[in-house]
Amino acid sequence: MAGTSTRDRILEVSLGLFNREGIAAVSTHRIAAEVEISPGNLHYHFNTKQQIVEWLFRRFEARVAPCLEAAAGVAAIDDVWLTLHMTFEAIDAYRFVYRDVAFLLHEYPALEGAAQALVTANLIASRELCARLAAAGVLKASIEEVEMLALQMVFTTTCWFSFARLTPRSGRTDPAGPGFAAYYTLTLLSPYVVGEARDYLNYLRGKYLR
Amino acid sequence: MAGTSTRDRILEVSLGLFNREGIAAVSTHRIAAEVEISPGNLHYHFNTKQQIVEWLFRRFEARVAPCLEAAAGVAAIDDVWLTLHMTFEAIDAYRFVYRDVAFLLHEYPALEGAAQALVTANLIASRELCARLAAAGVLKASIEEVEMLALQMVFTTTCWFSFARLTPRSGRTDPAGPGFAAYYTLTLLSPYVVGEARDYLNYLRGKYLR
DNA sequence: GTCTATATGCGGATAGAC
DNA sequence: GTCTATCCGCATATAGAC
Repeated sequence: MAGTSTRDRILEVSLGLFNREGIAAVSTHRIAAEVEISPGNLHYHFNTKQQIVEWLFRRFEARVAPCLEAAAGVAAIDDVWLTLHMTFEAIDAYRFVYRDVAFLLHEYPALEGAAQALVTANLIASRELCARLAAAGVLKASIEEVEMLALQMVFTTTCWFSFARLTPRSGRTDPAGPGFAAYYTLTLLSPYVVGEARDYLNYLRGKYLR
Repeated sequence: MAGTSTRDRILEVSLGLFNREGIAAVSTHRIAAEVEISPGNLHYHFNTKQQIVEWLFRRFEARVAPCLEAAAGVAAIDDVWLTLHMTFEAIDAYRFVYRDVAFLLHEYPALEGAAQALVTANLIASRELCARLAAAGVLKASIEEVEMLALQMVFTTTCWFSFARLTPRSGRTDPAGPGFAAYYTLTLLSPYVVGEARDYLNYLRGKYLR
C-alpha cells in the first residue's frame, strides 16, 4: 500500500468505503479525507464520482471473469466447490455492486447494460456447469431443471450477501461469509446429485457447518 | 382516491415513487409536487422524510403479517400456491423496502431491528410451512433439509424482485412478476415433494410457464 | 390545513496558486 | 500532482402569513 500511486489508493479506499457504507452514503469529500488528499486533488485524478464507480465496476468485471471461466469448465463436485468459493470471494470483495443494485443502476444508467450482461454471462456459465455435471453423470436433471438450477445459482451469487445482512447472526455459522454462501449453493444442487458424488457433496457441506 | 385525506394521499404517492425510483432518488419536494401540495404543507403532515418511510414500513409489516399467518397454517400444495401469491404481491406492493435494503437500513437505523424481526418471523413461518407439509406426507425432508428449504423460501421472497431487475426480459415469462416468483419458489420445493402431490405441483408450475 | 418564502447545510465540481 | 478557496445547486427543514 505504501508505494502505490495516488490513483490506485483512491480506488482502494473508495472500494472499502463503498462496500462498508454504500455508494450513496460516501461523499467525494469523505473519500479525499480518507486518502488524506484534498478534494481538489481527488478531482485531478477522477473528474467525477461516477468515474470512480465505473472504474471499480470494471475491476469487478475483470475479477469475476475467471470465475465464470472456471465455472464453465467444471467436471466434478470438487470443481464446483472451488468455483463457488472463488465467485463468492470476488463478489464479497466488490459487494458494493450488488449491495444496492437498484440505486446503482438508477444513478449510473451507463452501467445497466454491463450489469445485465454480467448476469447473463453468469447464467450461461452456470448452465454450462450444470450441463457438464449432468453429462458426467454426477447430476440427474432434465433440461428444464438444469435451467432452473442455473437460475438459482446466479440468483444466490448475486443477492446472497444483501440478504445475509438481514438474518440474525445465530451462533457458529455466519451466513454473511463466503463459506456459508457456498454451503447454501451446494444445498441447492444436492437433490439432483446422484451416486457417491452425493455423499461427497454432503461431506463438503458438513465441513462448512463445522 | 378522491375522498381520501391529504395525509393518506402523501403516503400513497410516496409509496409509488419510492417503489419506482428508490427512496434515495425521491425528494420531499418531488413528493409534494406529485401530491399537488406545497412543501410546507407536506411538512405539516410529516415533519421529516424519515417519518414517511417509517409509516410506510409499518404498513408493509401489517400487509405481510397475514401472509405469514397463512403460511404457518398450510396443509397442502394448494395452500402453498395461495400463500406464495399473497406474499409476493405484498412484497411487490412495497418493493421499495427490499429494493435497496442496505441503503434503507444505513439511512434509517431505527428500522434495522424491525427488518430483521420481519425476516425472522418469515423464517419461522416458512419452517412451520415445511414442517406441516412434511407431517402431511406431502414433503419428504429431514430436519436439516426443512431448515434449508425455509431459508431458501425466505431468501427468495426477500430478494427476488431486486434480482429480477437484472435479468433480461426474455420472451413470454417475465421474471419480474409475482407469478414467476411463485413458480420459482415452487421449483425449490419440488425435489422434496412426493407422490401425487408432486404431479399436482408440476401442474401448477406449468400454468405459470403458460 | 394550506400557502409563500427562506434558512441551512452538504455534496459535487471548479479555479487558480504553488 | 497537490493544495486552498469557492461556486453552484439541491434537499431537508422551518417561519410565519392566510
